[in-house]
Amino acid sequence: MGKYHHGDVRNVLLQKAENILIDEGPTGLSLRRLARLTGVSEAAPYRHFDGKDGILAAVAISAFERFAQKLEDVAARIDTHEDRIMALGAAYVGFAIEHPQHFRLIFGRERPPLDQYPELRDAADNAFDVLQRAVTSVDRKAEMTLTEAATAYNRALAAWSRAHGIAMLVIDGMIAPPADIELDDFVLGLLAEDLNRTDAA
Amino acid sequence: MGKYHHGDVRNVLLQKAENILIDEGPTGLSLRRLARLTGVSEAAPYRHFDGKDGILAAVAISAFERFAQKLEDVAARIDTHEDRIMALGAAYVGFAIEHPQHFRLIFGRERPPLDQYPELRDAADNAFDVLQRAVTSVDRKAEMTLTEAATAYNRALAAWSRAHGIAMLVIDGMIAPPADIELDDFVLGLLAEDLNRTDAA
DNA sequence: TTTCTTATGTTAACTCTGTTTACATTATCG
DNA sequence: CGATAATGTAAACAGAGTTAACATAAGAAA
Repeated sequence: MGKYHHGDVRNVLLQKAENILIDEGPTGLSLRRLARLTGVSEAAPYRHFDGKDGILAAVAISAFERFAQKLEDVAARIDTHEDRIMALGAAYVGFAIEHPQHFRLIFGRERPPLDQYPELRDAADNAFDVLQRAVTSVDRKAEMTLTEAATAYNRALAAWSRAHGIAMLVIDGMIAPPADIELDDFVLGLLAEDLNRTDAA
Repeated sequence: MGKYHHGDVRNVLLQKAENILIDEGPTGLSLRRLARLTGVSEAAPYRHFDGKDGILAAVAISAFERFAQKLEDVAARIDTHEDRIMALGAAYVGFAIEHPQHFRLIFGRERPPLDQYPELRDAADNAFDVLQRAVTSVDRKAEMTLTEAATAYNRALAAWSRAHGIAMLVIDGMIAPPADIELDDFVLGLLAEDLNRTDAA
């Protein structure tokens, strides 16, 4: 009763791998268990992926794509520069909260090395390009001096850093909103902290 | 030729474990390799530590202690509130850059569960207490309304988030200073981004 | 069609890991 | 001294990633 070529092993593996990853993270994902769970021999995954890193890379690629898509959608919908940066920050943190394992996978050191997976590198580059384009597409177009441009860039990095820090600290459970505040509002409050300054240092 | 009780196995293991950890991270640390490297049987480490997590916990504890010490030193030396937050941020990121693996260990998910290692929990609590005390010890003492206090707290979280984000992005190689800027200045520039705002949103 | 090649699947092995068990030795303390 | 706890060992177990040798199915070429 040869069940050879039941057709779609690669996709099934990928799907199940992603589910396991969501529940248990990269360390909890075992190729052998995955194979057993898929009802296929323990060596079969190696016919479809370049070992464990290969599977992680495949998942990471789709994660990068969804991430980039979300950022792009948000960026396209907002007009003014400041609002766009704020909305991007919210989307960035939102993605991390909705898909913490994916977020960790694409940023953490469990991510397979980019130089060994060109498609992964492309996906990563694209995601960061989206981020950078959205952040540097200022309203007053091209009317900046060099130092102004440098300041804008620095500001973008600072915004990115804060969003990234919030994302990490929230999904690692180090910070959490007070009982009477919604998570979204909490995040927005942190992201907007710059803008509400009233007193001088 | 019984070399039983050569005296200091625990410390030797710990030291070597820390070195391996610095070079290769938690995944690269193998108890068996560690034992062989120490010249002791492969089961010996289990006499001194509660398995791999036990060793990681021990290293994490000392990491937390050094981290807290550094923050405390800095906080004690700075007078004004704003300056202190800035200096703490710099120290925070500085620690991450000097000891990236330690930083990852105490914040990442490879860290053994706090509720299984009370001393680890204590070390962690202490470190974050230092951070929080330093950040909330305002100059104009106790003369704040509730909303002022809430704002101050929010601001502290925002500062922490940014410092954490910078630390992560820098040690993961996602952001780096321009060629003509020192790393320290780069970090300080990002941390201080709030304070330099001149234009209205 | 038949045949050759490639893709896909399997089994069995190898090496490494974490961990535990049973046993041996040493140190310590009554 | 002798009993007990601490520390060491070897041997085993289960699970992991990976590879090699082999088997079969599918598709292209003749």
